[in-house]
Amino acid sequence: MAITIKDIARAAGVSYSTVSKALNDSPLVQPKTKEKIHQVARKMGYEPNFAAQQLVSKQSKTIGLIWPTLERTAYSTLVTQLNNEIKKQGFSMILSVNPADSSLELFKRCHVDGAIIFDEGNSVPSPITAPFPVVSYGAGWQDHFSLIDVNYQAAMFKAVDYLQQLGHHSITFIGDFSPLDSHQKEKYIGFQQAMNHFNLPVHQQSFINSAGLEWYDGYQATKRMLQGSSRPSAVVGASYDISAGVVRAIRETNLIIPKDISIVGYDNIPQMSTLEVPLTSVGVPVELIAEQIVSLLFKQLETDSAEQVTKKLEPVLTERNSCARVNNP
Amino acid sequence: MAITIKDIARAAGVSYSTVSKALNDSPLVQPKTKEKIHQVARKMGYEPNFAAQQLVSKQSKTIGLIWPTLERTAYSTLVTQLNNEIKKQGFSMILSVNPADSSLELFKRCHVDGAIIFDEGNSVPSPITAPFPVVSYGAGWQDHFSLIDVNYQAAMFKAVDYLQQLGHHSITFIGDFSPLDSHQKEKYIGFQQAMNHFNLPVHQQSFINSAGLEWYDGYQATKRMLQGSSRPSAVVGASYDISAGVVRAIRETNLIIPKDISIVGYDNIPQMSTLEVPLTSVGVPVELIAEQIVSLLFKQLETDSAEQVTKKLEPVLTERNSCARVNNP
DNA sequence: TAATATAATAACAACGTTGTTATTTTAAAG
DNA sequence: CTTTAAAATAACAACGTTGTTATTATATTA
Repeated sequence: MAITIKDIARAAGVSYSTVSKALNDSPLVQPKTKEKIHQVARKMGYEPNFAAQQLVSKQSKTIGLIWPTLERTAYSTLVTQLNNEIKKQGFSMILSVNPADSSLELFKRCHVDGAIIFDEGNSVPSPITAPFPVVSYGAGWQDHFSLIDVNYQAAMFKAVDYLQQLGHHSITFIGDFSPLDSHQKEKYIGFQQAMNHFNLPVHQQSFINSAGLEWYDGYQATKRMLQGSSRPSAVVGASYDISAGVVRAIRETNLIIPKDISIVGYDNIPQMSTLEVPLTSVGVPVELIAEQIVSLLFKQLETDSAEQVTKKLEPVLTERNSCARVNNP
Repeated sequence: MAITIKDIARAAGVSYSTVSKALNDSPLVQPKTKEKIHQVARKMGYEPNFAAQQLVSKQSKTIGLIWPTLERTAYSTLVTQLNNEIKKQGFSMILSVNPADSSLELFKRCHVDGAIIFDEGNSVPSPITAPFPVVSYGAGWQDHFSLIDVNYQAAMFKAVDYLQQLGHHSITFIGDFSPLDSHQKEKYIGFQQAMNHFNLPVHQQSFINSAGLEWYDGYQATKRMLQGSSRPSAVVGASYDISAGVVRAIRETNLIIPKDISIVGYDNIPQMSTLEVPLTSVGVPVELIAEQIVSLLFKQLETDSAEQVTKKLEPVLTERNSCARVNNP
């Protein structure tokens, strides 16, 4: 049986309510007694009973994270960041890999103070609610929860803008054209609009469908592109994995990045620097995403507002070593 | 404020203790009243307070999983399986991505009934304990917790045995030779012993160091191998990712699997079937690993024994479509 | 030295459950 | 109709905390 404050009270010769106050550093108890109680508690190896604290305080100091698509490894950095960010607030994070509805059920029972959802939500038809604030990342739950989103179109605009400033005219977009993926679609549209805006030539070969998000998909798409008649001077990769494939395919063809061809990737994650060629990329830095998600969640937690906020984050371009100025005019 | 059994009692015109019994399907309450109480509870949207239940029952019906190395994606299938297996027992799983010691701290506060650790544990010097049973997967915590391990040597033996039965003599092992990775080392040794056992020729080129666990590592290692003078008739890949790289490198060289070259991969995970070529592989099926971890944990939970058990699982070979009989004698 | 203010501690209710014990209601038997 | 047994329900303590209120000990003032 675990040690309780009553055990400590008995051992220290005081009442258990005094022990409670002492351990919570209340000013209502004499420094001397406080010190003694702390000592006894430490010696007896006291661990507060979380269930009891929760029952009376109605707070668990825990945030639940719902991540049913474990396989999407792109999120793993974000998860780690979120964990840190939540820890900073003195809270703990627990993770559930179940679908949103049953995860929320679990979290209700665990009495988390708030939750974060990664799930795209396309699979759940019935409206679900939670008795605590929920922030979702990515689209899908707009009707139910607050949302942190990314301005993908702006991201592609920045990529194209940057490349045209370096003198590039012939730019190819490599991404997954699956109609189900709204993020990919937005990137596609953003690229197209940017090309039009800068009066850059757009034709069939300006868009290459990787037909998948894994890096072998980007790899194969790039091989196909390089076998074609005309080679662009720059490529925009629509995700980290796809861009990694692009890099490998290009290097295997004995072309040099960025001398022969420039690349801008999407996703502003640290891994971009550890590719064979550190990749210049656009995207919202994960630290920022994590910080925004957590701060929105805690704001809702403090103000106790059930209001549903949507916030679109602006991407930034991070220069690394994969783009060069085009010399021939 | 959430609905409690007292609210239900008032609404149904009975005492709250009767409500408690009715909701727990106790035989001490009349079926008729039971039915009525259930109806009222449902209508009022009652959700039991977990903290209160926990406080009195001393059970949380929750298992904690510690997985600090989120980046190791090979575990993700296992995590999903564990989740299912735990759900089957009527328990829930929560996940922590913090290091083992602070995760256990969190789990103590959440009052989980048991925990599973993936962490290799090479980073934690101080002995740590937990007030609940803990099962670890992979090596490292032998001194503290029960362990589910895999007989990697037997796995390699089975791979070689299978290939030699098909008539292969020239077999190459591709894996990571990092001295830090005890699993990889065991596979290496197992392969070597098996080759000796069957009197198969072993030379320098029989072992190729991928110097990494990602599939590009296996890819490059294979390319190097294929550029060499003599080509083996079969390859053993030391992990899923490495084997995936092997497959891609071989196919790009316009060799046909398994006509020109046979492959056996390590890791018996479903993804093996979805590679370009469904890969014959050795390893303990993830479902079995998950089942073993969970059943060991629950056995300890039931018997309340702090005894530290170690169990080594025997791998099996699953035939798919990557191996062929060698015709020339 | 008694009256009063203040600091320190103790006592106790509450949180929402479960399990045990006490009471009431109902049915069966004489 | 009582008396007795059984079934159904109600009452209540307990779980380990926290916060509020009541009590005691100590210091201050007249």
